[in-house]
Order: sequence, then structure tokens, then C-alpha cells
Amino acid sequence: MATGRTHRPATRSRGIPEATVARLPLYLRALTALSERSVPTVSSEELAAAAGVNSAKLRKDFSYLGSYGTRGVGYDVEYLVYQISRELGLTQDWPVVIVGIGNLGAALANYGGFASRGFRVAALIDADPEMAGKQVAGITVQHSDEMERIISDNGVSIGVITTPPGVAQQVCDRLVAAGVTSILNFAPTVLSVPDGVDVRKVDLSIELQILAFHEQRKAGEEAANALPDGAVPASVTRKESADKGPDGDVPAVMPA
Amino acid sequence: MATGRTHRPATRSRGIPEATVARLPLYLRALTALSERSVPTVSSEELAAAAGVNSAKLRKDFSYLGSYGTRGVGYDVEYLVYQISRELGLTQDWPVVIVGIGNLGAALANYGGFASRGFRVAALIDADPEMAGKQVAGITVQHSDEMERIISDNGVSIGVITTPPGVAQQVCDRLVAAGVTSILNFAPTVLSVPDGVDVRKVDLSIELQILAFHEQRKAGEEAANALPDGAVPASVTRKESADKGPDGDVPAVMPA
DNA sequence: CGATCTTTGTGCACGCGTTCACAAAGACAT
DNA sequence: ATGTCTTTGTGAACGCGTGCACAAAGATCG
Repeated sequence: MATGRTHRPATRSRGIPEATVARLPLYLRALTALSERSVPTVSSEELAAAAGVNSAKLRKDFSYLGSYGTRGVGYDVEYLVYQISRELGLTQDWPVVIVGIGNLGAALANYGGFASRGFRVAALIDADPEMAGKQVAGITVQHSDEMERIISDNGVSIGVITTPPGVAQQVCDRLVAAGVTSILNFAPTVLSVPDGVDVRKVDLSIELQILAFHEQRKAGEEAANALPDGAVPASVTRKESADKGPDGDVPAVMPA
Repeated sequence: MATGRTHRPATRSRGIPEATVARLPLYLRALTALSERSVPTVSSEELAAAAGVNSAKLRKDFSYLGSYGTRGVGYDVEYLVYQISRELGLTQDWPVVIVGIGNLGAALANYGGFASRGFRVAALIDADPEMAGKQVAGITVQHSDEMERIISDNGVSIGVITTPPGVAQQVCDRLVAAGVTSILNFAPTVLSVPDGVDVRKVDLSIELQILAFHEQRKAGEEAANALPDGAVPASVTRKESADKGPDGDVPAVMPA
């Protein structure tokens, strides 16, 4: 209960690396699965495999939380589940509002992963009067006029934006003004927020584009492997462009 | 960010740093917006602001692609749009299959951001016989028995998994066996794939948990300001606005 | 044509995150 | 107790990404 920092070297006291924080939920999920199978303890090697990471990395990550393992044995599953949950702040209830109840907003409202981790959908908000009153995932959608009141009444500090990009910034501003200090943004827009407000973005299109890049690279290497290695395929007469892969300039058609 | 990599590319991604690749879609979006406003050229400073990054970082990123700018002037918007599109492989058509047509799968099928960037939903696949034949986003859902044929017939190399976690690995295995080499995974599971297959994961629950951590930290610091405890006060300026960011694509899914 | 002004491209230093490798710590057997 | 065996926790090295600061390159003007 008291804050997590019981006794920690002052030198490194509060600083859990961001990269570590991002992996804690991963460990937590693996540990929860083990817990459900009533596994009492787990070694860093086993847990790392389950979480899909390197065991040394996992041990170092845990070392930032404290010494919760037992040498020669491993980690106590239940204890670790609790410690990580507490560190992440999941031992408390986090009311969340979702703004923009379209396909994606509805999908999120129905997503079971939220409730199971201490997150509670406090309200669904949409600007369309037609949507207000409708039931989505068992929750009545409310009009955005109510936004400020809802946030205030429920002590909401986390907001999820699933609106069209054009209105995302305005929605963001209203959320922040009403007291929200953490935002999960699904709209493809750059949100600017004051200091002290955290924004995380999830962009479906960008993920696909990154995959496309690697996919193209793979195709390029494949083609290159069919050629005598070393020399650049002479068949490709490229202009000044550095020394790109063997992909030709395909269609030069870009929407203007 | 949501990234899941199983294995390191071993071979350098054509020399372009992974971090740079992840930002290219961001620049592309900003550039596309400028293009639509018929802006002819843009400086690294302006573009960086629009993309929500540091201008030095942007210039360094572009330097990996080649020298596409003009000193004293800036970058030619149209030319840069084309170069980045080509680098990302967006000048070609990428057929994509979505497996698991639940709330999230349907939301993705309706997502406009895909089509606008060279991605085409080639098929929607679901294991439920009840779903087969239904129309989602104007596309007829097909039964998973057809998976292999669909992938083969359409030359699909990118698959999106939006199934329940329990069947994600099996679906993944079938996709890979059928020829898919890039996977975007929305299921909260660690997928194991053979070398040469890229996996990126988007985990909604994890993003919220990371926000909860920072939220709790903020609340803790606030309370700590009244505490005599160790000296950890000034470190509040830590702000890691790593991703103030933006990224997004043009169209959204939401119904207006 | 030369001076000045703007903006790119990049060498360099720094800090974070990852990985290795091993000493320390505890369990367990004798 | 003592020795052996297992596994953690971490010091140290390394590599990647970031940001600074500036020289080089080109535009523009007189």
C-alpha cells in the first residue's frame, strides 16, 4: 500500500527504465497464465521463453523492482504477479472514457482485456446525437456535451480517443481541460498536449507500412540471392540514387 | 509503441535503422497533407514540427534515404512523398487477409487507412460457420477452410490476426505455412514464427497498462511532494515525451 | 561575380538499452 | 557442516539512437 518504494538505493530509486515498464505487462500476462495453472515457481529462463524475451533482460528488468527471486529456485509466481501489478498500478481501479464510438470505439468497448486488468469503461462518448442513448457493449452512449461532467464525476484520468482525425485535437483539449492526464490515441493525428500529460498512440496504418517495408526488403534480397553475389545487378540502371536494393522504380504514379 | 519482434533481421535492413523506418510513415503522412494543400517545398524544421519530431532527427533520417533536399530551400514535397512511398514499398499493391472477424476484425475491415496506402483487404476469414457468407465492410466473410487457397490465389504475404488468443498461434502457423511472411498480431499472445517471418504486435491492454504506470507515478510524486522521504524531488522534469506523437493516417474508420 | 543568408547533411559525443559472463546466494544432498 | 548444484543479480562492454553544432552547398541579392 505504501508506495512501492520501500527501500531502494537512492541512486536509482525511482527510475525504472521506460523499456522495462513496457515489458512488465508482458511478464504479467505470462505469470497470470502460470498462476492459473497453479505453477508455484518459475525460473527466469522459463518465464523469459513464455514472454518471448531474453532471460538476462528479464532478470535485469526484475532487478529494477527489487530482489524478488530466490537463487537456485526462481521466482514465486503469485508474489511476482502481485509485485508487478502493484508497480503498474493495477491494484487500483482505473475508470476510462472512450470518445468516438465508431467501429473501433465499439470494438474497444467490447474488448475484454480492459476489465480483466483493472480498467473499467466509465463511459462511452460520441458527438453524434444519433448515437446518444444507444447501447454499446452494455453501456449507454452519452453525448459529448456531457464529457466534462462525466470525467469530473467519475474521477477519470485516462481517456481513449477513437474519433476521426479532424476532431481528435479538440477532443484531446477538452479531455485535458476536464482533468484527464493520460491519453491513448487511435486517431491518425499528432496531438499536442501540455507538460504532465502522457500520450500514447496506436496507429494501425503505420504498423502495416513497417511490415510492408520489411516485406519489400525480403523480396529484394530474395531476388538478389538469385544473382551472383557481390556485384550490383547491372540490369538495374539507377540514376543518382545511392545504392538501393534491386527493386526497380515501379509505378511512378502518386496521387498529387 | 507496439512492436514485437521474434528475431533480429540479422541482415541490416538495407542499412536503414529500424527507428528511422518506424518514422517514415509519420513523415509520409505529414507530407501527404502538405501535398494536398499544394505546398511545393518544406524545410526540415517545418516538416519536423508537423510530424512531431526533432528537426535534426528528421534530417538524419532522410540522409539514410539519400540527399533529397536542397540547401537553402528545403525538400520538394512531391518528390519526397514519392521517395518515401517507394522506400516503404507503398507504390505496389499489398493484398492483406484479416483472420478473426469479431468486433476488432470488423473495425479493421472498415478502416480507411489501409486502402489509402496501398493495402487492399483481399479477404476476411473466420472460423465460425455462422459468419461465413456475411458481408462486412462490403466484403463477404469466408470460412477458414478456405484460408490456404485464398492466400495462394491472391499472393497474400501479409496477414492480420484478430482472433481470440487461444487460437492465434494455430492461425499464425497456418498463415505462415500458406506463404504469409508478415503478421500483424492483435491477439494478446506471444507468437512464435520461423526465421524470415516478421511479426508486429498491437496490444491494447498493454498500452493502457503503461499509461496506468505513469498515471500512478504522477499521483505518487504529487503525494511525495509533501513527504520528507529521500531526495527525489527535482527529478520530476524527467518527461520522456518520446512519442509526443503523432502518426496517423488520413482517413479514419469512424462514422461521422 | 562576390557577399550574404538560409538550410541541409553529418561528424561527434552522450545516454539508454541490451547482452555477456560471472560471482554471490541459496537449496539440497551427504 | 561441507560440498555441489542451480539460478539469481549485476558489473561491464557494446551497439544503437539521439541531439548538438557546424561546415558545406546552394539560393538570392546587390
